[in-house]
Amino acid sequence: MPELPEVTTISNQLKKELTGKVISSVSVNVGYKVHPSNEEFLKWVTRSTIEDVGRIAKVIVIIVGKSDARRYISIHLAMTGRLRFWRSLPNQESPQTGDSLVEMRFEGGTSLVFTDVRRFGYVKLLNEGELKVLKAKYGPDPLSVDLKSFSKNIRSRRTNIKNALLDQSLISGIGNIYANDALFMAKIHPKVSTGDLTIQQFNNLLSSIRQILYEGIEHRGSTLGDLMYTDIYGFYGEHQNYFRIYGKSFCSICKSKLEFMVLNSRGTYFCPVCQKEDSPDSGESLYRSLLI
DNA sequence: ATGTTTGTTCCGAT
DNA sequence: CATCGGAACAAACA
Repeated sequence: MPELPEVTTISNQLKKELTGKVISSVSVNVGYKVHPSNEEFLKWVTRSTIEDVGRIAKVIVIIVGKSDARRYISIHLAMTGRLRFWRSLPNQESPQTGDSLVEMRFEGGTSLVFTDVRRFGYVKLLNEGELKVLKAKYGPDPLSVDLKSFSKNIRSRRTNIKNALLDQSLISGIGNIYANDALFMAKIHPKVSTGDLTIQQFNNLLSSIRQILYEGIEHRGSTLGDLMYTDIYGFYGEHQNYFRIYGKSFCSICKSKLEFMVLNSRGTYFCPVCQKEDSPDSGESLYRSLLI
């Protein structure tokens, strides 16, 4: 499930637990490959100190330092990636054969284990230049972007609004679940063209996105039916209990039967009554007149 | 057996 | 060139 709220939850917890810790040893599963190579990763990370932990889009970034140099362990959880923090060494399974793909042990006896059943995620060791490249791939963060950049970026792509929200180069961190909920909250039909949205709708949409992401963070993310996502302590998120429309059958506002469609290969829920496909201000050029 | 899933990237078609 | 849809990555589940 990891979208922005889940990644933020994990990143915040890691920052609290790991900052200042020395990595005493590292192991990578024999059947797993990390960038740039397992050898390089082990060589660099072993005996390094964790300086900070942060997030770029949906990527967790652990900053490690060693003799005046610095590297960035970037971790993408994709669909099924997990990070689990242990107070004591997880003894049982050997990282060479178990589910553990990458394991870092810290002085003091704690450890961090990365697992990923479907292996869509990754662990990479980046240098300064590679981190910049990574950062450049992503659009601004929805929690800090201003309305003008948000609308300008979205409008730069001629497609439907839901597809644009999922395009990480335009705005980063929003995934399918939160996109569904944000569009419902802003009463915008997922298929509306980016160019047809008014400045008022962009304003509502950005506010909705922020509110929903903040709620998601407060609830420590969403754990779906597969129980895949947990925080680093193994606790489930709670935000699935607060979904506005994702996975629902009836509109919480007008009680209409919700509709479901596949849009750009992603499951899409919408209320045919609250989210009209026709823009209420269709035909007007308010946005353009304000910009120029 | 087929279709579905929280993400991303790449390719060929348009 | 921009964009789209589908496939791919791989696994569990209904």
